[in-house]
Amino acid sequence: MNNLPFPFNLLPKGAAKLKEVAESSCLFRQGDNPHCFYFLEQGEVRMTRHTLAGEEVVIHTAYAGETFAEASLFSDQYHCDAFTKQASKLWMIDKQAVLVLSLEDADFSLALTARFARQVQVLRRHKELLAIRSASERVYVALSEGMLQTNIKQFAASIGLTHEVVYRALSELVNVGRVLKKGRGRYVISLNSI
Amino acid sequence: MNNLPFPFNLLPKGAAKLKEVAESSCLFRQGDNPHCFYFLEQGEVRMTRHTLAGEEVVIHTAYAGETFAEASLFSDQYHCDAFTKQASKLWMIDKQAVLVLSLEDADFSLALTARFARQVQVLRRHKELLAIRSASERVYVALSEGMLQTNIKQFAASIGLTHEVVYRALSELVNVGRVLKKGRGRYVISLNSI
DNA sequence: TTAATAATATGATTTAAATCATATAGAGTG
DNA sequence: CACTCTATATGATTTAAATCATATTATTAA
Repeated sequence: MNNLPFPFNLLPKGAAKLKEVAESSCLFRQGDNPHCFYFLEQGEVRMTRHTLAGEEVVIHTAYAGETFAEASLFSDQYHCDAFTKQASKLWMIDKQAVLVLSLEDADFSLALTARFARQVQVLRRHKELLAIRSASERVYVALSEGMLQTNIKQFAASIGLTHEVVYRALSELVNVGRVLKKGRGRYVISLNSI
Repeated sequence: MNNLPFPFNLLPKGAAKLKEVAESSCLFRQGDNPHCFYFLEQGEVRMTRHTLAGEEVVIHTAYAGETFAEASLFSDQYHCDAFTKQASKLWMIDKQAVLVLSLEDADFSLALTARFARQVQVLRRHKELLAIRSASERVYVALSEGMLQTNIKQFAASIGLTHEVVYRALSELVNVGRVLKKGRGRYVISLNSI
């Protein structure tokens, strides 16, 4: 039907609608009745909540290729506000359609469960990564988990470090032989370090 | 049937078995064929993986009250090693029983999905919390999210800071009126700070 | 082809969290 | 009650990441 990630691509035609919005558009607000969750094809979406004292707290930032607000499937209100940080292209996935197919099709339901279970696994691993205090060690582990996909600046941001620190950590890791420099901005774990 | 968290308490009698193990016991190893996942009633379990270069990396630490290794439901091998860090009391939840009930009972299946979806939500929020660099701000947000449950030391550990820094951050937050000290080790968000 | 731009990279300095040290208050125990 | 142990709390010092600055290289745009 479309290029939604599995198993959402199994949904009936019409269950997902494309939406293109400018920067700083509101997608939903805390308390709104949720009729859909989202797949972000392009752009960036920031979700925030307000504390008791009224301060705004970012609780999640979604990047291209991610689904978000899935918990709204099981809730009668959104628990946060969502605004685009960049102009974005999104698929609105109809909540009711997902729930209906889940009840009708046990395989779909199980695939959905598997998707969330794997996400839990990835997030736990990432949390543990962020708990590593030493920049060098964090960079090394992130590298060994294949997180250097696009470029160093993005890599640095994804592991909660500044790019300068990451560059330095990489060059230190290269010096001690734990990492190999394959080229400008290209680094891999050194297997000779064993 | 038992005190497993919903929806695992709906499983048929015998689907979960209690296991009590000493510190440093191995629960499973990477590559083992998984026949169960776990609910940790007491103790602490550390999951690790080995990098290509052979180094051990902690990918998750489970504490009392948590389930872990759920992704093994959808995998034919464990993807990590699991060892107890403390003597532990665990429920081994039979994987097959969960899958069977999921296929038989759509409500159970959806409840399972909901459980994972909510966990994803919590983990994302926690990840965003850990991304807050300023100790004061991190402590403030964590406090406003109700994460100070037991004591300051545990609270500090759960938000990736040393307890000294947290004590200092709290006293500073009290000074500027954003937090109220209700007693020794008892702090709450100040609603007058608005 | 050249100019503009962004990523890579490293040096110098600042800053804030970690660490080490020490004191005090409760909680629990014999 | 005295004693131990742990959490709370704060002071002093160290350390490492952030920040600021500045090249250099590669990519993109004119």
